[in-house]
Amino acid sequence: MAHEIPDIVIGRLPIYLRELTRLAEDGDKVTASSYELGKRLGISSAQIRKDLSHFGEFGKQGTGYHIGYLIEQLSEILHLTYEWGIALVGAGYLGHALAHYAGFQHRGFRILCVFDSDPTKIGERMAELTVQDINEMEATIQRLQIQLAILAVPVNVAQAITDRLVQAGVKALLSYVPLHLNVPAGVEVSYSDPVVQLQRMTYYL
Amino acid sequence: MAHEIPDIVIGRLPIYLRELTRLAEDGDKVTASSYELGKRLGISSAQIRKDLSHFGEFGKQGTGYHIGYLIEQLSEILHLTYEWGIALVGAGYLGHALAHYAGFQHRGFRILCVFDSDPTKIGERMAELTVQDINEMEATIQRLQIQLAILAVPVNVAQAITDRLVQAGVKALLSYVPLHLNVPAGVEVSYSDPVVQLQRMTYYL
DNA sequence: TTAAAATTGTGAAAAGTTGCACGATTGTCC
DNA sequence: GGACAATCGTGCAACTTTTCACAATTTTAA
Repeated sequence: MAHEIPDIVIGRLPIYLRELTRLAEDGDKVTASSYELGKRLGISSAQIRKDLSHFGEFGKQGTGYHIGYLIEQLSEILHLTYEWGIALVGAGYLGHALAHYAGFQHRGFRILCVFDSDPTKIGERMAELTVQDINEMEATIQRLQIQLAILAVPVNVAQAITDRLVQAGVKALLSYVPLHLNVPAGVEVSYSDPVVQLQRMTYYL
Repeated sequence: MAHEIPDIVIGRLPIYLRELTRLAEDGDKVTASSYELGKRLGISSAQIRKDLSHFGEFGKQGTGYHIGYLIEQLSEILHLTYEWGIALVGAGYLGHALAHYAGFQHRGFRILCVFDSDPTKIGERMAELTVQDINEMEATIQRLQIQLAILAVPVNVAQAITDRLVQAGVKALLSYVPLHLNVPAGVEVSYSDPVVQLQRMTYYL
């Protein structure tokens, strides 16, 4: 456990956690084997066992993994033992979709504030939130000690807003803007661009 | 070129294409070196050269790559020489965001139809489209010869709708549903789950 | 109680991916 | 025209990731 754990392994843990949570909610089983989990996810059982073995010995021979216990362990590993607050930047259609997305609540996250620069949007109610002026962004992020932001703004302002977010203390950023963002070391960025995903698939068609 | 090209290479091509298009729009350069492209994307120049070399020799020593020419070549490789029609399933907040997303138009895609099962949504106008009854889904997809679908529906119906889409002839699916989908061989699936992306990052915080 | 079945964790082998470094070529500048 | 700088394409080495396969353990069943 002294060695660095590969990013690619970390990236699979949320998938395992998600499927285990589904299994727990179905409620008809207490344990699951690496084979079964793998079959449900299209991943080999050996890979699941090896991934988990980076963090400890969570399973039992002959039985598999206790679902509830593994959920707890993965939640701790991924630092999901308390709720993370998120700043959402951009109150367009995508901002609305994110603000209303129910899937954050039970998986460790909550959007705490929304910002936009458009005067016609500022003050608007969105789910349980009120759209704030983007000029208040830094102050609000610092007051609420927010470390996570979601970017749903136009391409041309994305890098400038990213710089401001990082300056304000944001340490991880989920961007829906179709563009590579430059951030200092120690800040995580994750991207989602539907067109990139579609273009990857059309190659095979 | 007789060998199979790795998926991971294909996955980077749309990123190269996206950045090249930005360079072309900026308009102040005709060529770009692998070093410059890499610097802008946080990728090594060697990797870019090696990736492109799977498909041919597009660059010129001393000069780099002609931006317009490389865009053309990548567009052909990724089968983006004509516009792909997309079926959107789900007319909730996310469906709205996707229907209004301007980014599809100039990058090879167009949403041609939207479906929902909610009677209060059917008939509603969404961008240039009218929400259709999900019962018309298969017929419409076959009539319009659609091969691509975007899934923005609740978790509990996702697999059943996927089965219907595949049955209707869809060959690639972009899913926003937080769940692994089972599809037959030959059908591509790409996932986008913001929570999975956030959880991957909280590990490092 | 013993045998058979299920299943883990892991070392070693195999497969896949990235980075290095260099010959070859092109363009630039005196 | 010749020297220098820029840059590609690529073979090979280094590194990373996945798969295999098996001893060890637990459960099931007779």
